[in-house]
Amino acid sequence: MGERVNSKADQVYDELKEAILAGALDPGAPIDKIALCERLGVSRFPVSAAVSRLAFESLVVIEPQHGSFVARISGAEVRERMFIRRALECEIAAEAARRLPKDGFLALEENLARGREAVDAGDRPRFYAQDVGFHQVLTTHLGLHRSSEVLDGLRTHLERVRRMLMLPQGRIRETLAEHSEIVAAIKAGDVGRARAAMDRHLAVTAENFESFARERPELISA
Amino acid sequence: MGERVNSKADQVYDELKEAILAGALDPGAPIDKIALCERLGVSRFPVSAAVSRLAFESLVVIEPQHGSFVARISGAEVRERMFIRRALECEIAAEAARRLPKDGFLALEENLARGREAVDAGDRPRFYAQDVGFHQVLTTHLGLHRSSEVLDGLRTHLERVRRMLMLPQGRIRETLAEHSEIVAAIKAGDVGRARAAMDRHLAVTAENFESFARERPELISA
DNA sequence: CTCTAGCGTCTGACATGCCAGCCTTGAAGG
DNA sequence: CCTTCAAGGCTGGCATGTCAGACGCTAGAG
Repeated sequence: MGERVNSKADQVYDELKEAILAGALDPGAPIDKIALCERLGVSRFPVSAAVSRLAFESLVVIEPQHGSFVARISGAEVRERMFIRRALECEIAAEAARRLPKDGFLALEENLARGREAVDAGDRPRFYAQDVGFHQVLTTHLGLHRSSEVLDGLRTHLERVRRMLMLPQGRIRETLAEHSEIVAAIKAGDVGRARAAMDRHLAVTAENFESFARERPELISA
Repeated sequence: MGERVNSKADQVYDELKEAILAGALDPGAPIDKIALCERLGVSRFPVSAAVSRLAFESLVVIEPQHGSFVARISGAEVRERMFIRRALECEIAAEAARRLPKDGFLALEENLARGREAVDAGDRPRFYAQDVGFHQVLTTHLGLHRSSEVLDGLRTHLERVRRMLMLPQGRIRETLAEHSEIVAAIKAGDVGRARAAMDRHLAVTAENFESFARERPELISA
């Protein structure tokens, strides 16, 4: 969204990242740099820089003197990223119960209201945007910028599976209810309850992935 | 340590990173790329790549068309990185209490023994290496590679302040005792106790930083 | 038919040259 | 003496050319 598009390397980076996240490039697919250069009208330099950065994020794998490839999706890694996210977000929820300022609380309620609108309209993409926003409200209003960075990095990877996941329609209503419970706990200043509510919320996400992995095991590598 | 030194960019990267961590380059100091090129006998390409990667890690700040500078140390960021580390390591300790395999447990006891040797010899650098190794044993034997990556990234930044910190001599014995308590809790398979023990251990680290920040506030920026 | 050796091609790594901004500095004008 | 503005010297961003290594295909030998 608010990414810098000043440099050409950034443009290529955004373009490639979106293509990988959206699944336009299959996991394991080779990345043809020169084709990218021609299609985007830039030289190999910004493309190399962009691919290098994506390799740093583990979204692509560079095999020296051989080729660059879209990273495969490993079930173990997905589980571990969820584990990390859970550990961190639970503590963030606890921290919010301790010291979330008023304007942050208002932003949460605003987010819940917008989420309810999306649910009533059955607008899943819009609800998902609100879902992401819900978690970002916490980090932003707590001033936890580095945590936000870490979570964004995790979300980038989890986003790849989420787009395959396509939650059943009913789930978004329950997700909203889980958000409401988290907000209620934060409002009450109940640290333990906030942490537990966030934990349950993310446990459901993890279960969704597991059931998906059982249904479509061919899409998940070791 | 076990870094790839195949490419020249990696060499420059390691060189610069160590210089920043060791404090050879002061926070805020400009990075003279051409001087680096001459000193290391390489062209600007690998240097730019290395600096770019360091900027991605927030160890340097690149101001386009102006210059590259060593990142300053922000107290708020140090606290937040400790917060993240605490959240993650506590859950790792809990996970270890649940399912750490036998060889991991043996590695922990081996680490404790080596740590005790270092303490008895009053060898702080060696004890610190064991300290780092203690936490790595957990992630390695639990197969938590991504968590290890996140923690390494955090440690990289915390390392900058740790080298200034220079723990008082007595503390390393207490640190060892904290490690022992964590191992005992893991051995007992007591999830809550393991998490609490790790939490106390990292709380002490955080307190050390706070007392240092009070003593030498001029070294820590906002 | 199979295995192996050799060559061609594609890839990433690197060197070099050029360009466009910013920051400084010095000179000119008030 | 202070202010202002323009030019030059920095910087990083980008384009292009070259090199070396890895894979794959093919041809030849067994």
